[in-house]
Formats: sequence, C-alpha cells, structure tokens
Amino acid sequence: MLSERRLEVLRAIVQDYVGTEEPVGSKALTERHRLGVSPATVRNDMAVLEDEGFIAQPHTSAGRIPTDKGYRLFVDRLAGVKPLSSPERRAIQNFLDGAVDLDDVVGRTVRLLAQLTRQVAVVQYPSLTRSTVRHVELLSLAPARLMLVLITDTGRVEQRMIDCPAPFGETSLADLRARLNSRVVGRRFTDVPQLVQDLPESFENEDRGTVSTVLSVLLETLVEETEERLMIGGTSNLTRFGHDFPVMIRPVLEALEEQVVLLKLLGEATDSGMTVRIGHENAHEGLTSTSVVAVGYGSGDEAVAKLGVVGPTRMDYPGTMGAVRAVARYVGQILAES
Amino acid sequence: MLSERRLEVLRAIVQDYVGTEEPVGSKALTERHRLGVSPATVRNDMAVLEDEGFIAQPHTSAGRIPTDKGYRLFVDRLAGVKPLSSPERRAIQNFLDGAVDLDDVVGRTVRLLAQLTRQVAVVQYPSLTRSTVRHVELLSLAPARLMLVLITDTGRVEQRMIDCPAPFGETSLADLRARLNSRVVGRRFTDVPQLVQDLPESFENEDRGTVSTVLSVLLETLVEETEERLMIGGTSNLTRFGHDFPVMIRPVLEALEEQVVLLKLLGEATDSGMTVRIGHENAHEGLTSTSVVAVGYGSGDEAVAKLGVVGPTRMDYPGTMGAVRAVARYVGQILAES
DNA sequence: TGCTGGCACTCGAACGCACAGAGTGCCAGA
DNA sequence: TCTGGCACTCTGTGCGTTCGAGTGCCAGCA
Repeated sequence: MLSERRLEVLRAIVQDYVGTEEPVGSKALTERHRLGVSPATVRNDMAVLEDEGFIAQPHTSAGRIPTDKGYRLFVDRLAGVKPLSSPERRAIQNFLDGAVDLDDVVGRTVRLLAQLTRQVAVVQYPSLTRSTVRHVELLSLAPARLMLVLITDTGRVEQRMIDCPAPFGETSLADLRARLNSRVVGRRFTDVPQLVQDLPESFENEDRGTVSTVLSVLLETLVEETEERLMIGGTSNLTRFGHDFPVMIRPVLEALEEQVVLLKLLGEATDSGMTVRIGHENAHEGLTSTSVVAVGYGSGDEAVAKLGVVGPTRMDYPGTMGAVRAVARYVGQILAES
Repeated sequence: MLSERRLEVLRAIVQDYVGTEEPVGSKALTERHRLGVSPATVRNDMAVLEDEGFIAQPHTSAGRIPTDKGYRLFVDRLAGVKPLSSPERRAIQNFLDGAVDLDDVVGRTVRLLAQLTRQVAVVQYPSLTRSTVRHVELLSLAPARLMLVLITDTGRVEQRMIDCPAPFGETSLADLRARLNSRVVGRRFTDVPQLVQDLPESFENEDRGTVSTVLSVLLETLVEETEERLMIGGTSNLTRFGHDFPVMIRPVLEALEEQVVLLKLLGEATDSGMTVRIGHENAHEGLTSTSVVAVGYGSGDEAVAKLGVVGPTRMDYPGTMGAVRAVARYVGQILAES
C-alpha cells in the first residue's frame, strides 16, 4: 500500500518534527536525510501521505506535521524501542538502589522517569489486588477499641480503627490474631474473604460480634485500598510543551490532578507489553494533544502496577519507550529483592 | 508620613489591579472609587507613592502597579482578613467532615483550599515532632526479623523492618512490647530517647543486642519522619497567572516539586498567626513573583503543622487570608475530634 | 512508469508606518 | 492644597508591503 520510500519519508518527517518542533518541508527533508531522491519526488510522496491521513499541513504552504495516525504508524512499524546507554542504566540502578521503603521507591521512580524522559511521570503504587498478606496485626487501644494493621508483601501498611460492640479480652484478641494470621498470611487479597468466612463461628457468643466487626473492617480495607494510589512528578516539563502553551497545558494539569483520570489512563494499558496512546486515542478530552506511554511492572512475572509518562504527541517515542521500559524493569527488580 | 488619602489611593490601586490585572491610571481610579478628588490630585499622590516605592510604572505613560512594598503596606495596614460567608463555612465543614483517615483529611484540605482560593494549595502533614506516641507494635515476621509499627496520636502510622542480630523469642518479644508501650505511650516523640535509654539493661544478655537494635530503629524512625511530608494541589490554577505566563510558571512548578523548598517556605511562617510573604520576601528565587500565605494549624492550642497557598503577588489578599484561616481552623477541629 | 527540474502561486511571518488612546508631568490659577 | 488644562510620551493596533518557504503541477527524461 505505501511504498518503502514513502514510509521512509514519514519516518523522516516524524524525526525532524520531533526535533525542531516546526513543520517540515520537502527541501529540508532531502537535505537532512539521504533519501536519494529530489524534493519534487518527496513532494509527491507527501501528497500521498497527506491523502492517506498520515500527515497534515497547519496551513497551505507550510511544511507538514504528522497526524495522530502518522505517529501511530511510526510507533507500530517504523520505530523500535531505543535501549538506554549503559551509563544511563547504571545511573538508574544506583539511584533506585538507595531507596529505603516503598514510598521512597515510588518517589525515586517518579523523579527518575521525569528526568529521563523530560516529561510528566506517573507511577502507580503496587496494587493490592494482586498482593498477598504478609501479616495482620490487632492492637487493643482501649477496652472496646482496636486497631487493625495490615501489612502486604509489597511493604505497604494500612491501618484502621475499630470500635467494638463489646469489650474484647486480651486472650480473645491473641486468639483471633493467631487464627487470622494462620489463615491469611501468604494468601492473595482476593482469596481472603472466603478464608475467614467461618471464623466468627468458632468464637464464644459474646465475642462473635466483635470478630465479625473486625472481619468486615478487614474486608473493607482490602476493597477500599484496591482503589489505587499514584504519584506524579515532572510537571514542570509541561512548560516545554510548545508555543500555544497556556491553552494546551491547562487541561493537562487538570487531568493530572484527577487521580481517577490517571488511573483510567494507566488502566487502559494492556497488562503485558508497553502501551502507547497517541493524541485522540486517549479517552479524556483534556489529553487529546498528549500521548501516554505506559507499561506494567512487578516483582515477578506478573505486573502488580503500572507506570508511564504523559507528554506532547510530538515526543521522542523510541527514547521514551526505552526509558519507560528500563525503569519498569529495574523497579520490578527492586521490589522482588525487598 | 503618608496622608490618609494617599493610603486610600494605594488601597484603590491594589484593589483595581488585583481585579483587572492591568496597570491602573489616575482617571480610571477616580471613576471607580469615590475619592472625592480629581484625577490631577490623584496623579500627584501617585507620584509621591512612586517616589516612596509603593507603586511603579511598567513603562512611561502606562498606569501604575503596586510593588512588593506596596502590597506589604496594603496587607499590614490597609486590609483586614475577609471572613468567609456562612454558606462557604458550611461547605468547608461538610466537606472535611467526610474524611475517613489522615490521608483523606489532608487530601480534602488541599482540594478545598485550592478551590476556595483558586490558587496552589500546600498542606503539611501533622508534624511528628509535636506528636505523641499512641502505640508501638512489634511483630515477628521470621525468627530473626521483626517489624516495628509506630502509631501516632494524629493517626499516622510508620513501619520499619528490623533484622535482628540473634533470634528473638516470642516471650521476649511480648515483654519488650509491653515495656516499650508502658514507657512511651502518650509521651512526646522528643521525650522518647531518654525514656527508653536504659531498657536494654533489663534484658538477658542474649537479647540485649536485639533490644538495642529495635530501639535504635525506633529512634531513627522518630528522627527521620520528623522530616515532614506535604501534599499540594491546584496547580492548574497556575494557568491564571498572567500573560507572561510560560516564563513565570516554570520556576514555580519546579519549586513546587521540591519538597525541601516548600517545607522551608512554610517553615518560615511564624508559629502563631498568619504569615504573608510577598514576592521578593520569599527566599527562593523561583518564587520571587509569587506570594505565600501560610498559617499553622493543630488539634489544640498548639500548631502541629502548617498549610497555605502560593499564588501571584497580585492576589486577593483579604479573601485568601480569610480562606486560609478558616480552613486551618476547621482542620484543627477535625484533628481534635479524631 | 516513475523521477526530476522548472515555474507559478499561496500564504504566513516580519517589517515599517501612521494613528488613536491612555496616561503622565507640569504649570498656572482658584 | 487642589484643580483644570495642555503638551508629551508611550504602547497597541491596523494596514500595506515585502520576503521566503513551501506547495502543486507540468513537461521532459530514463
């Protein structure tokens, strides 16, 4: 359908436009890329590419810029993922190795990604849905007041206050704590409900109410915290967006403040492999002139969460994809170690 | 030194400029404010105000705009704090009352403040320095691996892994847990070190190493976490900054990403009462064209942390101060209740 | 059939220029 | 001490011109 050379022309247009931020013309193209043909020929090719919707002219008699469809083709067929240089890799590893806890890992990852790609970075906290329970702790704060602490294998800790229907003795508490742990430690969150279902029955009548309360709070925590958290960074990179800046940046900043939007954005990314959403492919209308590059990461084979960057559609896709992939890989390693 | 009327002129200039974002001239002033004098008189007053450094002209034959010094005088002597309307107050209370945990309180506060002031909001998490210990929990994850969980009276939870020099029995663990809690619960963080100082001595030789390790991790956590956390929001309000937008917004976004900078910013605010830093009064050079309005908040009389907003020097000071004060007050109440 | 050089055409960006409008400073008079 | 008047100084805007990059098309050539 499109000859080899025309694809080459498209690739050249994308590369030049990403570099210069200005519409690129036929003459400039032949000068910068050894295409082996004259500007006139390139012009013909450009006309075809425009007919097919891969490139467009901002106004008559200006150069061409790639359309979303053009970038899509570029990403799918014309560009690979650019691997990072080994100094870069070392830098990533060193930087991430210094992290002391989960917050720190996520925080460092965000900064790293923002710096590497010079774009806005978004990192999702390891999801609880796929996590397993490392420990459940129950503390007695007052006669009829307990605190539930849930510790996950990814190092996350959640706590909840519980007001009991009746005072709950220390022995009962120790009993519940022991039984609870023996059942759920090492198990997945999603499995917990059925594992604890029959627990109240094995307690004395007077304690049953409290045990039920504790369990319902526990289950609630599991559900509630599946609603995932994010960290973002590098928003100052938005200033490199372009000239028509204020009008572009506004909706992006707004979208970035809405966790829901971001979660959906990352959520759309498929589990395996890298996802690139270009311009209007993004559902959210504030982000129609941005692209999102996202990938899952995890401690083992399975992705426990996602991370990615948000930038102008005119971005260096190979480089960005390379950075995102590399960072995801290293973060996975770090998580696996801890 | 400055006559009553000249102060009145300054006030009018500030108000008009804040409203219109455009330099204000003598004629427009006399039309919008019943000053009772002619434009010519106002012009003379303006000349004096300019000599004194309270206002300036962007270029010859344009209107005047207030200088930082002018805003300072306005805030100190010409403007009060504008109380919120009672619907606004109710809205604040309703919104904050819905919070379920500390993160939620802080998150809601940030959003509220950003929305109310239409500026960038910064809220510091309740500081641990002034907090007291509600509970210390020790869990055994593996024979020689413990987890320390620290719960504060403001509802914050911190956890740390501890690798013990030697296996530590369940009875010793229970013993240490009990003694630790009996000593530090209800006490201030700053008092903890001396309270636990002699604790290792009361243990068997073989356990002493582990106890010391646990204590050092505990103390480390106290110190480390005194390094405070923040939440910011409303960055999209930066787009309302002005025309010379890109050049202004860049350093602000950068500064906002540096927790250290923000902490210093809030830290500069005096403990009691509201602090307003105008333009160059801010040490950080990226923020020389912004003003910071900050105030401490706390559950009792004492401030445990600070919150505030960052906006253009050209801001509605009375309104902003009113909103900041009101929000701080309600957050304090919420914290006191929980 | 596909590539090339040539040529006329288009349109936006940049420049110069004139002009209106807003604002000032200063001065003389009440 | 205030006021009205007046000359002056800017900036912003609109308009016409020019310049140049870039295009589309066509005829010719391999």
